[in-house]
Amino acid sequence: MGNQKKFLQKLFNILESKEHEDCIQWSPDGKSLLIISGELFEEQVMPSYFNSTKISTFYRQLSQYGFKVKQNEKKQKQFYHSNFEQGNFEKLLNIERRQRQLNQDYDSIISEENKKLKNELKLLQKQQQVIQAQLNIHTQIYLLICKQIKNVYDYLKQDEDNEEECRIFFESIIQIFKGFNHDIAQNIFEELKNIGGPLSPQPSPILFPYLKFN
Amino acid sequence: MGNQKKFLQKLFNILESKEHEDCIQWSPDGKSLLIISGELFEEQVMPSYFNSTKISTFYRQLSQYGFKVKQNEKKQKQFYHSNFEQGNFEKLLNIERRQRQLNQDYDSIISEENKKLKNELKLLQKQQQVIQAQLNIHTQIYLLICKQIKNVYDYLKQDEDNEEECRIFFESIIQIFKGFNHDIAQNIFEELKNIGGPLSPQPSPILFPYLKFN
DNA sequence: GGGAATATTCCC
DNA sequence: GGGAATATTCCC
Repeated sequence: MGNQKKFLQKLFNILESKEHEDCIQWSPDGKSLLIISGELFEEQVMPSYFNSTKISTFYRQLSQYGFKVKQNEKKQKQFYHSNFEQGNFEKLLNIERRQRQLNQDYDSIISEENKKLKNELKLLQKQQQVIQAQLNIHTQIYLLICKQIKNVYDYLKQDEDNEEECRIFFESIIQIFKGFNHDIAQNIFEELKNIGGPLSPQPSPILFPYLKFN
Repeated sequence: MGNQKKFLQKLFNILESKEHEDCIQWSPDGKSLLIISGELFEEQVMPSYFNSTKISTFYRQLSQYGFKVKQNEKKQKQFYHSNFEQGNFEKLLNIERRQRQLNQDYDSIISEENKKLKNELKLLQKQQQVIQAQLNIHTQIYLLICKQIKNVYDYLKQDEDNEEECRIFFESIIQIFKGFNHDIAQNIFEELKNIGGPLSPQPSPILFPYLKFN
């Protein structure tokens, strides 16, 4: 079987065999391991069990498997793990080695951010559609208003007796759209020119928000 | 100094020292390394230079540093790398070890996606601001048109002789906004009611896109 | 003590 | 041959 966590098995064997009790052994309650002598451990155990000679490597491994360390009253290092206890080999198999934390975290942070961004994007796109639709409605309305102004005027003009009414209509419209911002509404000015009424006497340009036909 | 790529230096030393030419040596052109005998290499070189005894570990390392392998005409393995050549220690320093590919790639894919999303988002937000500004202008315009209609009517009404003009004005306005969609423009209908002219005789409701004042 | 680079092993 | 897990080393 593809058993790859040899460290834990070696560790367990060292302790259970009691061959190296002068440097490492189970704590009295059997729930942690006690380093009796680091020097002896480096001399006797490290070379035969591991590819390293430094006990720091051993400590690093313990830490990577989630062991916690405490100094006991005799100033000995005492490592413990909830799934690590004397005589219990089965439990040992539950111990997981830590994956490289950083990438893991980084990935999930970025993924998280990605999700948020995608959601924002969707929301914004929906909003945009709504606003755009509103804008389109306004555009339609402008076109309609403009057409209607022309239609009404043309209708009045059909009858030659309506000259006075035409004048009133024209001037009324001018009054209504007087003072509108020029940039926005210069098109209506041209439209009013086209319907042929007398041009407005007042100096301020006649302005109406009107979108150009193509 | 914190030099951590010991593998390359060991490899270079082994070759330059020529101590192990019976199992490993530079190729004649000095641009690649030749495995003369894997067995001898495992026996003589691996134990003293590396923490492993298997030549497969050595090959794995070469591959991780980007070396490519070929079988030469003598069926010997020949490893080469553009920055690896006899006598050139400086070049050696340019060789990079491969990072764990998967995470790296995944990270950069996600990061890339993130950048794109952020750009899209910015663009969309700008667009939205522009559209929103346009929309606001339209709203202002509506309010203005409505005010002006009322103003003109009130102005005409000041003089009691203008009754006829008032009628023409009112009916013209009704004509202009006749047929506008009810949902959009029902407010103008009420506004026209307020200015007190005769109600339009035609059955279709008078409709104008007009936003309510608060 | 643990993050990160490198080395080794295992496996497809 | 190279992906991925594990082990070792280096370093803060």
